[in-house]
Amino acid sequence: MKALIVDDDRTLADLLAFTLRREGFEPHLAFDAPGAMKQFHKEPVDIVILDVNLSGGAGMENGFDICQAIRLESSVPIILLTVRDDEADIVKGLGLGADDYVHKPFSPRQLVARVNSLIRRSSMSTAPQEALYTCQDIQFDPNMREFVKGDQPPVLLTRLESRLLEYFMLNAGQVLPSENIIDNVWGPEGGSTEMLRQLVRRLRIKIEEDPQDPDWIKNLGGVGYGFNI
Amino acid sequence: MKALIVDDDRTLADLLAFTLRREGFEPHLAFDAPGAMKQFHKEPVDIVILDVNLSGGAGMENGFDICQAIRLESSVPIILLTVRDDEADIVKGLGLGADDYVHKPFSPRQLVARVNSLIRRSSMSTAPQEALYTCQDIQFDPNMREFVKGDQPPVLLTRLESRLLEYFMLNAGQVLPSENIIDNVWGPEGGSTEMLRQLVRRLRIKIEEDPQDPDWIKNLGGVGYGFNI
DNA sequence: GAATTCTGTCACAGAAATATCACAGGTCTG
DNA sequence: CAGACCTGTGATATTTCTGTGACAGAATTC
Repeated sequence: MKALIVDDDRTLADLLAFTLRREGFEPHLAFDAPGAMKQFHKEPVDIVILDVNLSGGAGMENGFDICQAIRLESSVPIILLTVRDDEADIVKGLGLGADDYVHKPFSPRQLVARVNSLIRRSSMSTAPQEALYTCQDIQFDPNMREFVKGDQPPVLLTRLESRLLEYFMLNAGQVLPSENIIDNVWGPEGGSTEMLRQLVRRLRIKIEEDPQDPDWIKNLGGVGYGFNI
Repeated sequence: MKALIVDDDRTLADLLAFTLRREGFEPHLAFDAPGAMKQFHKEPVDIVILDVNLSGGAGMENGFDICQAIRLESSVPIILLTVRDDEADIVKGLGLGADDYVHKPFSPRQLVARVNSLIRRSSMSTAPQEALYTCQDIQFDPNMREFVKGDQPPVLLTRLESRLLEYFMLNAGQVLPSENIIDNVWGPEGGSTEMLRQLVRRLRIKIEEDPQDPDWIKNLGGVGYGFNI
């Protein structure tokens, strides 16, 4: 998996490269718009991580230009990095073809979760029959409903457990309101918070090292659950 | 859930319709390319099941044309039906925007599984996250309900604290009458000045350097509170 | 048809969040 | 100066949320 990192802050770029390399990616770096496009043309990548606040070059909005340029040539997923909380920025970025955005400062863990999630999504449309979710050292095959952690023997999940985990992994690193989860597991009609609690409990028992102190499925009081936060 | 079935083999189309109807779908049938596009325009569907080997009409490759035409107009998931196991066919179909394919003969059960899987996927992708509030050296993520000051470790806020802070940061630099704040935190019905006082107190403890002499949340005698004044 | 697995429901306990009460000090006003 | 009012503070009830265990019917498998 090749990742193109575009950021004029070399420290941050290096940190990103380090993090992604540890996750098995092959990071390519660029520090300005020309460099980014050059790298991009040299070799196809699987994902682009783009800082919108590139200071060098033609202008403040350089990042958006790169986003647009890349999108015109390819459908590779693009993640924007931004410090600004300006709604307009986000809307603009998504309008120009970005697929997701992450605010600085971010935890490397969260970024990796987003990256994996996006790659999965983009690769699903081209290779539908072998959807396989991977996150750190766990792996999940929704077709077989088989969950594997590290080198431990695979665990079979039930139908509902599988749907819940798939939804979690597809939206890793985010807080998911209970209603959304319920809608996606049971559909808009069925389901209740009580059923969700029980399902989460059963899933935790199967995938967590210590269900009492879960690593993967965290609860956010009054809102819902989050995976890998 | 509406499904558009496009197949010139009426027996097979009926079987598909029967199967899907039993699964709770509302099947719409078309037997050739013009009929398919007409149906498609008449009413939006949730999934398209498309036989690539339509014999009638302009040519052998009719199915692909429909696939392309639909994909140009909509992102509705498309499943291709094919008897050929020719790799090239599959690649072509996926290249034209199909999301999955099933070989004939297939078990109705398998098809339904694929259909459900695709619908699930297409409806699962959650909209990317929302706002992040920044002010000087503090940052607040209302989604995670995480408050960060400088490089200190993040502080988790409760539901109400989060709503209050969000309202404050949204209206930073202004004097906010107590009634307005209460309306925004508890809604027009609930809430009282006493509850607001307590909430302000708890929030101050979490975000102020010195809660006794607050920097951020100031009180304006007899009126209400102001953030960052 | 029997056995097993899966799923929904209930009951309960501990924790967290929130509401309520009581009081002290300050400010303003008559 | 006395009293009303406002604000901050501490302590304490009450509610809500979450995890847990147990159990019965449904679904599935054998």
